[in-house]
Amino acid sequence: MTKEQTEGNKQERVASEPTLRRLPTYHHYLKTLAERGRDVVSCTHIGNDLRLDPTQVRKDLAVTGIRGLPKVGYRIDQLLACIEEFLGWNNTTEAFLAGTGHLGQALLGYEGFKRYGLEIVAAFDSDEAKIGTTVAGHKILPVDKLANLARRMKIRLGIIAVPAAAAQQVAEAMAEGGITGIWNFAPAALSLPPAILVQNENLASGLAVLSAKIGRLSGLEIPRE
Amino acid sequence: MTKEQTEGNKQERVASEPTLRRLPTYHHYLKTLAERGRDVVSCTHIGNDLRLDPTQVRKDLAVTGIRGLPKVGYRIDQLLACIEEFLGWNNTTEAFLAGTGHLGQALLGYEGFKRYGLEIVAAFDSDEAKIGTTVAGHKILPVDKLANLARRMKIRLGIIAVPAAAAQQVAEAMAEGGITGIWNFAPAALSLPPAILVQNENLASGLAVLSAKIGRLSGLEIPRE
DNA sequence: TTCATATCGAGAAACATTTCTCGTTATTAT
DNA sequence: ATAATAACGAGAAATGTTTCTCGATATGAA
Repeated sequence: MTKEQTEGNKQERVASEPTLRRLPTYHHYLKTLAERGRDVVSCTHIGNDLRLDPTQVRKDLAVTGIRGLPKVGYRIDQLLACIEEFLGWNNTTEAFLAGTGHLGQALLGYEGFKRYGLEIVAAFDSDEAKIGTTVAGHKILPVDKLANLARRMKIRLGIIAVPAAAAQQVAEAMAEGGITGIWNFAPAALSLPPAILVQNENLASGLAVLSAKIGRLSGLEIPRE
Repeated sequence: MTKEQTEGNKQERVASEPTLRRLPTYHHYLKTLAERGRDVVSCTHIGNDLRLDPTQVRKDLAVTGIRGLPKVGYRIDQLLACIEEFLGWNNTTEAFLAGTGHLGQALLGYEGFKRYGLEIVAAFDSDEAKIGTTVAGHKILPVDKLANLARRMKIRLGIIAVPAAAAQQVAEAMAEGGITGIWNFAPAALSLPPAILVQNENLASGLAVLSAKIGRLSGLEIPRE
């Protein structure tokens, strides 16, 4: 029997980064459809609503292992389950958060993460005044405890929401604590061993894309003279 | 005389989206180099620090119109100026912010935007309790005033930081107010006239990419049996 | 002064992603 | 029961992005 024949065939499919980025968007969109009582949906339909090419939607969804029905589309509940399974949203990952400024608090308070299989289990700060206080149900701990605690709790994911100047130091503490993936919101290039994965989340990037697009439309016509 | 010959030759160069996303990263990196007193830098050097291919760095920087010196590299001050010029960070864009929850407050309080040529000139909320209060020096206004005020102040850019359920409504108010570009932090697909540019900033996307990469490393090996 | 070297710039090649095309299949209407 | 249609799936083509290659040039050493 070949492995493709098994019922729950979880082949190790690989998704490109653009596809990966779109999957959560599909998921959220499908959730709203489901809430409105819809049962099935086609790629054409999704593409219309999300301003995407239907074929691209089909290719994106295919990586999750879903199978659709010709003339009908996909069953929304199945599709949601496949995306969640594929993105690993079923098994929770525990994470540490460093930095409890505005952004850190926004992340701490974001309910959505639970759905995405992410749980922030401890928050750290270097500000004496903040240590010991509670934010969104999390007691804030001193950042110099981070490495030790991460190792003891076997934490794998770290989130950096500190000012740029402090980011490198915090990243090193995380690496020391055995953390293997860092979600970095500080606008700073972290220098770390190559084994540690870094996902940089830079607000300025999105802004740059938008500004460029707006600029191109709203006549940056260069005078010919 | 051909237009290429002019001294300040600002040709309308186009940058791909990946390039646009990297430019702010280079900018920040170069700033820190400049602060440390460095004068020049090569693509090789940048690539090493930022984990990027040197050729890619060269191609990225080329779109800004910078010219380097063989064997030396680029003058950092020139390079910073070129990136700022190219991204339009010299002429300030005024923006409206809708939603003053944690994320909205983080955005309001983010000093960095000034450097990126973005100024949030007014913040809006629908919560009666918040209206009239002041956050980071901004008085919070009722969201039903948004459209009118945007039109009167000729605002072009809107930032949405409201819950997903309210996003569509706010987006429509922005459209009504003549806003042509929307930076959307709500995890919701906005349905708007095609003339309005929408840049979706979805936290879950970055998380999905990171989770997938971590998952691929940390043995999702499928048992052969 | 001449040579070796590091780096730029531009075009070519390789690779990745998106879009197109076509054959197949389930539903609905005749 | 049959035909028309909407939509899937898979492979091909087109497009976009990254990486490679090579000639030119500025610096520093012999």
